[in-house]
Amino acid sequence: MLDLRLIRRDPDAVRSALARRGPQVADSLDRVIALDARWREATQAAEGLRAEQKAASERVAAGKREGRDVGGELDRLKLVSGEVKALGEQARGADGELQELLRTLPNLPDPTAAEPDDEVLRIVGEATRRDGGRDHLELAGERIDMERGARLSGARFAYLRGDLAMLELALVQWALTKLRGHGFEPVIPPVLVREQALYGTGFLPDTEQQIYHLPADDLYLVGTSEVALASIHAGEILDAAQLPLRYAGFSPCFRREAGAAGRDTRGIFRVHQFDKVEMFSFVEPDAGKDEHERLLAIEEEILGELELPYRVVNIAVDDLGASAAKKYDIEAWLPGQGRYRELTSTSNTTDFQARRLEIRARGESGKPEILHTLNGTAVAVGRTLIALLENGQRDDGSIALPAVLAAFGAPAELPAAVT
RNA sequence: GGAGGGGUGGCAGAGCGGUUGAAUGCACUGGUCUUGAAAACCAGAGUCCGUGAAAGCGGAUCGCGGGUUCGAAUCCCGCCCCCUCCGCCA
Repeated sequence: MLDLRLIRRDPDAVRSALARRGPQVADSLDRVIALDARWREATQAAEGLRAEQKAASERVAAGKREGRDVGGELDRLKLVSGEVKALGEQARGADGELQELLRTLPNLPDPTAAEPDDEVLRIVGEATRRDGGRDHLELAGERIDMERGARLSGARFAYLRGDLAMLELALVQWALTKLRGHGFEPVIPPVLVREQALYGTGFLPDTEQQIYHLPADDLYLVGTSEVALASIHAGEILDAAQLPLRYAGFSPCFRREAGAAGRDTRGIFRVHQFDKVEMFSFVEPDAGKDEHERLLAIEEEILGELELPYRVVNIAVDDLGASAAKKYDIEAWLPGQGRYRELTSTSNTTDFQARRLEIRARGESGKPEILHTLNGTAVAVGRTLIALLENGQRDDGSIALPAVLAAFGAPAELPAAVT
C-alpha cells in the first residue's frame, strides 16, 4: 500500500515513479487523488456536524437529569442525526472506493531498479559443460520419480527418493544453521493462511491465479513462507531498539502454475509443491537498502559454499511484482539446460507490506513509524537439487556433492543412476 | 463435530443506554520532597484520521463489521479470537 500522505504531498513524484511500471498505473493515481479530495470534504462536513450533535446530546442529558422538558430539542436532534448519517455515508463511500483502488497500486520502484531490461550485475564461478551435460532427471533416475508423482497427484508433482530425500534435509538443516549464525530465528510457519495475509504481502490482488484456495475452509496455501513471516508481527508496534528482526522460515510452498502450461515441464524445475528456506527481515526505514545487500550477500555465500556457478541480476521494473521496490535474482548455471536459471530472489518491499499489515516500530521520537520489510530465498530446495546434480555430475554419471553438506547428513557423493 | 463461558487502555479489573476516552490498582513518564534513593504527594501519559507552520481544534477507537436510538463500552445481528466440558484424532 502506498502512503496516501506522500501522494498528497508530492503527487508528481509518485506519478512519475509509478509511470515506470506503465501508463495505466499512473492513471489510477489521478483517480486516487480525486477520491481523496472527495473523502476529505465529506469527512470534514460529517465531523463538524457530528461535533454539534454531540454537544447538543450532552445538553439533552443534562436537561433530563435536571428534569427539564427536552422534547423540542429531541425533535431537532432527530433531523441532525439524519444529516450526520447521510454525510457519514458519503464519506464512507468515497473512502471505500479510495481504499479499493489504493490496494491495486503497486509499490514505487527504487530509482536503481533496472530498466527496461534485467541487468546482469556479475557472473561468479565458471559455467561448466557449456556444450551440455545430462540434466537432473537423467542424473537422478528414479530418485526423482515423476511418473509415480503424476499418477498420485497429476503433472508437476514428484516423489523425491532415497539419497535425494536425505540431501534435501541436509540442505535445509545446513541453511537454517547458517542463518541462525547470521541472526535469523528459525521458524516453521503455518502454510494455510487467510486471505488477509495474502493481501498484506501484496500477493493479492496480483497473483491470484498462482494461489491454491480451499473453499470449504476459505484458506489459501502459501506459495512462500514470506506470507506467514511477514504477518508474524501484523498489527504490532515493535520497539525500534529490537530491530532488525530476522526470521528464517522453512516450509513447503504451493503454486498452481496456471498460465505456465508447457513451460519447464521436464523434471522438478517448475512443480506445484517444493520446500524452501526463506529469509525475512523487519528493519527501520533507512536500513532497508543495506539489509537488501545483506540478504543478497547471504544468498551468494550459500551458492558459493555449494560451489555453484551463478550470476546476479537486477530485475527490471516490469517484473518486480506488486510489493517489491527492487529485486535481485540469482540465477545458477544449469548445464542440463545450458543456461542460467533463477534459483533465488530477494526483494526490498520497503513500507508496502508493513503498511498493509500495520507493522510499526517506536523509536527515539516516540512516534510509531511504519517499518520496512525484505525477503530473500536462502534455499529453494528443488531447484538447488537440480543445480547440485547438474553441476556436480561426472562423466560416469555419478555426482560429487559439496563438502559442507556432509556434516548435516548428506551423502559425500551420489552414485550414477541405474538405467 | 456437540454444549457452555468470555473478549474493556502496557497488565489486572469496574462499568443502571445519557459529561465514561472510560473508575480503581499495578506498571510507565515528569515534578515536589531527599545528600542520593525509596516511600509519600502532585501532574501526565494510548492509537488512528482530518485541519493547522505550530500550539491547538475536531472526529474515531472498549475484538472486527453492520444495525436500533436524539444518544451505544452498555441493546440486536454477522464474523474473528480465547477458555471449559464431551466426542474424534497425528
